[in-house]
Amino acid sequence: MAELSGIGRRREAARSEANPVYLQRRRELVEAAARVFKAKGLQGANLGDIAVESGADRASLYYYVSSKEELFHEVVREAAEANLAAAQAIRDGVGSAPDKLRRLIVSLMESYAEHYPILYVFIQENLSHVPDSHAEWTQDMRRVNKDYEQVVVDLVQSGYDEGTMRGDASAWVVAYGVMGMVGWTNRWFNPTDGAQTATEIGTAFADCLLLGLAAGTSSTPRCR
Amino acid sequence: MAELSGIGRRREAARSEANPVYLQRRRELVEAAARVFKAKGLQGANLGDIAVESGADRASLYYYVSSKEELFHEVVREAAEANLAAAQAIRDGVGSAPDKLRRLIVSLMESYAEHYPILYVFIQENLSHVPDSHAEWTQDMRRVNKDYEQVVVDLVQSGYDEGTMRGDASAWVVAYGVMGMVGWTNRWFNPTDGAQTATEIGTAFADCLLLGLAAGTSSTPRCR
DNA sequence: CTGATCGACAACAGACCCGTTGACGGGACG
DNA sequence: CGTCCCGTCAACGGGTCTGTTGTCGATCAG
Repeated sequence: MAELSGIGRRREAARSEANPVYLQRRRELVEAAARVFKAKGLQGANLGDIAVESGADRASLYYYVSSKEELFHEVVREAAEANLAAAQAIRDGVGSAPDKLRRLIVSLMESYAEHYPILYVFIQENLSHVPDSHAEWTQDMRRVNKDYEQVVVDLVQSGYDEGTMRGDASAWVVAYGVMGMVGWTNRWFNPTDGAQTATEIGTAFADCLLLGLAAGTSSTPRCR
Repeated sequence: MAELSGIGRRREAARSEANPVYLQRRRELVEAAARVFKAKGLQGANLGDIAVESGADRASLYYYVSSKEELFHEVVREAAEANLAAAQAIRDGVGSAPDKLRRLIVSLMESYAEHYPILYVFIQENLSHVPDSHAEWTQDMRRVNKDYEQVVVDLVQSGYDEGTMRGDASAWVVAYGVMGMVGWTNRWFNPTDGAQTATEIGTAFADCLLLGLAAGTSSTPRCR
């Protein structure tokens, strides 16, 4: 960490002067890496794969990034934090709890699609499996995860408190159920194949959760 | 594959004579491996970890199993197939669709707890990430996955057909939502910590899905 | 034309892990 | 006591991946 190797020095120099074409190329590499991480997972992907996907030589990658982890962190961090902020904005905004929960679900699905596959890379990589070697990043991301869970728990709890949501289950069991339903889409949803849009899926999930699947229990039937 | 090395021959011999203590030790190794796979994932776990967890020397493992993959396959296959069979039995049994769906969810959660962490190892390992190197096992497990999905889709569809379930969403979107809700528990549910039982969680999920979270839409309020 | 810098590539060293080997200790059995 | 055999262990060869090195065209400035 103290002394830099030759290529490391050149990388530092290029990065510090903020050359736009350098940053552009770097951006492309990050996006290629995101595709590979999505397809193979963090552990399964190696820099050779990413080099092929991006069309560069493996060694050339080191001119832009210092390691596979740096690539991964770059892929994930920005998306994860933006995602958390969006969720917190919905929680802290106006509306009833069920309404907020619906908006959260739909907007989350839409984010998945818009930034595909970056957010899915984050979800897919179970943080409890990553070794704590890079403590800072890992801690930050765990915090993001925890804060995100808190948003959903808060939403459900406020529904209970307001009387706009019912149920015997503790708020966090429900919250984890909601997150599971949405997060699980990383296994099957691909916004580019056009079968269903993210909005449709999010709406369907929100309907299930809020209105229920069982027929004959609702005073406001949903089928048109 | 054709010729066996020394240790391979001895392994074959020991296995063929069905020595109970040999099989018992082997069973212990498989269980230790399951814990390691749960904690680190298939790619993240190495035989050194499993050796430590089981208290044996790494090389000794090869007296019982021929490779990490064999261990993994052994951990997963039986549990996955039993799980599928249980789901199919519920689908093909008697009852209304919502009732069957509730039973499926609860029994699935209970299976997770009873065979913890083996079934979670299977869920956790996203089959789309495993290289197709071991084609037969991979294909079999993909088929199990697919059949399992089919069970849930069938259940939802039959609810639509019977008129006992309502909703605008296609059956498979709902089915994937249900599977996500339940499957996601692999990230947070640990039956040994005693905070919530599998049955409680399964019941809570079924209530959410069937009755809905939104208050004031039901003619049969659920809160006691 | 000359020299400097930038991006790319072939090749290497080190680390890690897998699967195997040959041999050792310690019971079972004659 | 001798000898077999089972489970274990230290050590090795081979493979893969990582991060680095030195170098080589291309481009641009003077």
